Amino acid sequence: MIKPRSRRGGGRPTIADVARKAGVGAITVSRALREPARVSEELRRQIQAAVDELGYVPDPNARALASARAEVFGVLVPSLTNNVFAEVVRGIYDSLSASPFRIQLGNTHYSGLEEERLLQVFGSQRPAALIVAGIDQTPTSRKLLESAGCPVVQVMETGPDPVDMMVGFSHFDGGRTATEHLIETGYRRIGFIGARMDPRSQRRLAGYRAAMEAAGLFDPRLVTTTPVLSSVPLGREMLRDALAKVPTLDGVFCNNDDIALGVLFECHRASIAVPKTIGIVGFNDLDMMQVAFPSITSIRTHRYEIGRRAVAMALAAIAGNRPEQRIVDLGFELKRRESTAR
Amino acid sequence: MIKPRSRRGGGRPTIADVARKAGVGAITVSRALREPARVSEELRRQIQAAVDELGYVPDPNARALASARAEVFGVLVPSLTNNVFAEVVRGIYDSLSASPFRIQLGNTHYSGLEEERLLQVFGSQRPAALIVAGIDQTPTSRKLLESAGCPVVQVMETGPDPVDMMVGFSHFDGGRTATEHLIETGYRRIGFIGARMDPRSQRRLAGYRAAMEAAGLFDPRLVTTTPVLSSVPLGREMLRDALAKVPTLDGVFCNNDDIALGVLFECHRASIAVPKTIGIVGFNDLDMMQVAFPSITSIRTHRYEIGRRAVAMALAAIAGNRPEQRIVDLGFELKRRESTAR
DNA sequence: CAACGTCATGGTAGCGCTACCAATTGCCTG
DNA sequence: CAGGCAATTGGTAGCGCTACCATGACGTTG
Repeated sequence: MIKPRSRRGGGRPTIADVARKAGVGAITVSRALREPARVSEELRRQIQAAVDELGYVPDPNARALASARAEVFGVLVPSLTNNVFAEVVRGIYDSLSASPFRIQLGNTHYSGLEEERLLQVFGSQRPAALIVAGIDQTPTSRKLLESAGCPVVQVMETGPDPVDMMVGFSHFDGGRTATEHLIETGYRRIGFIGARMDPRSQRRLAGYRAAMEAAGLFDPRLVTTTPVLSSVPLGREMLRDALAKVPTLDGVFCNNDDIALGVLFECHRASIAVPKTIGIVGFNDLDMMQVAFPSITSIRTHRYEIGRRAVAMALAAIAGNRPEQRIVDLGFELKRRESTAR
Repeated sequence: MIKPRSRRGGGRPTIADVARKAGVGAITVSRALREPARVSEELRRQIQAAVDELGYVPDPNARALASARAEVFGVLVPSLTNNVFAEVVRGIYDSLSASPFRIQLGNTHYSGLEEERLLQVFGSQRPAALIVAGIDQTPTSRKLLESAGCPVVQVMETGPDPVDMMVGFSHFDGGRTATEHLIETGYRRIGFIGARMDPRSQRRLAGYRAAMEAAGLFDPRLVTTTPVLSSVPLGREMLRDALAKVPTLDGVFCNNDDIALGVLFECHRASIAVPKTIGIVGFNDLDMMQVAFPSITSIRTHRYEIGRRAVAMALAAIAGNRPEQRIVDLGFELKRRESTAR
């Protein structure tokens, strides 16, 4: 009356089946799969044969339960559709595809509360590492990260006080560099147009302001922002708003490339000459910036590389050799193009 | 000498701790959390209090192991950065955020082999449902899907032979509609420009060809394709190639909006009048199409909705009431804009 | 009022795997 | 040649949870 197999599991082969077929103990199969070096050549071969024949695939849930560690990277980003994060995520995926680690991707929608909730969920799985976007976690989130018991990498930005590790660049410097470029090129009434205004955009704005004040050009009416999610159509509207406030506007530093593209299209529509009448600078340097007409000056950021480095650092930490450099600044580059070439 | 707790787990509260504190059996705690209706009001309250006090969070790995089902949706897409899939994924995430289900997102890089590998990995977790992009799975992948023992939804396209369920639209019809629109507007030497040429692009091309042949306008030299990943810069190059082959080209149906935008920019650069000299139609209708200058005609597809519907169908199937309609065609809309208004 | 369902609760036995601790063997050292 | 050590293998006992079955306390019914 005993039906040991078939009772619950879908009748899939287990490690015990493999062990029986190979004539070894279950633990040896486990070792052969995870630390081949510790099993003799011969047994390894037998076990591999049994695995192949049965089509055995280890159950990650059982594995996680027994070892109190899931082979999962938790990744938290504020948006899935924003090209910027998509690139970071792609870097993460590509770096992890050859490893045994799976990826658990969470979308916080730029909400601290949602981030806390997801951190709670992710933490309950005992992930191997956590990668989170930004450095402005709520106190609760920070606590959750600190007590996660795994490497943590904050990405996109650098800052003074990492939970564990950081890979990014200075958005403040990026904003300042973009603005200084406009000033140096001869623009004077330079506006800031920013949507979404998350912490990174705030810092870009701060960089803009610093540059403008240093040049004695700052005027609060030059700043146009909205909490609305950034998009190309929004860029168009915002340029209209900005021009309505300051008709003498002769340059704009845009929060990001979507906005910059919208601004460019609106200039075309309103027959405003770019770069002659208005100069435009974007942020992130999506690949369309270089083929736009005119091509758009932008701050190139290394998003894919941020993803790769974050994984590399986490992997190193998991392997036991934490990188000596806990904060990695990947910088950015000003790409001068036609939109500011006058 | 017995240290039952603290031995392995990080000392987190378990269901047994909650049960002890609430003065009930562990199984009752389990039930209170999963099927509250089956536990009396009073015990439910006591248990909730204990849960809150201890900060208990169920271990999803243990849960998955014991119940032979993980609360995970496996999602397989060919690209993470392509806006089209990002929207579908966003729809999936938004629909699932209020549920207990986690999401396991895989990137197949348009590779059948990679899809098989990921399906193997995902399957080993016994997911609650699988959502995969496309209908052209390899025989191996199809077998894996069929034997996954969970609801499966194929998204993006509709076709005659679903593994289980399908949500999408006809890319062939989309391609034909776009091309017919150009023909009706009076364009004659209409090119097809397509990058990446995955199965969906192939079907759009087939739709283009059908429309052109029906009008007696088809000419193989009008078709320009490449296996390279689609991008805006690539659109620019491909228009150049197309014009080099057929200088009399007077219209283009583009594989997707990135290409269309690149084509538009190249027209500006080469001083080709749009829509007068060349008409342009894109595919997907990203939001920038309506603000481009001139605005670009495109085939609007319901990507976010595809994600939502896929989840809704999977959830229904999990709950035991499979939708009577296994194939859902969400259609598309031709958005006529300035780029074909002559 | 005996027989029977229903509801609420609990005990037991795993799910499939790995941490921990032997046990065995062969070889090296003094 | 005793003692020690590394290399290889295995047994046992869980990891934290839930499926399954059992138990008792209530009605409900004929």
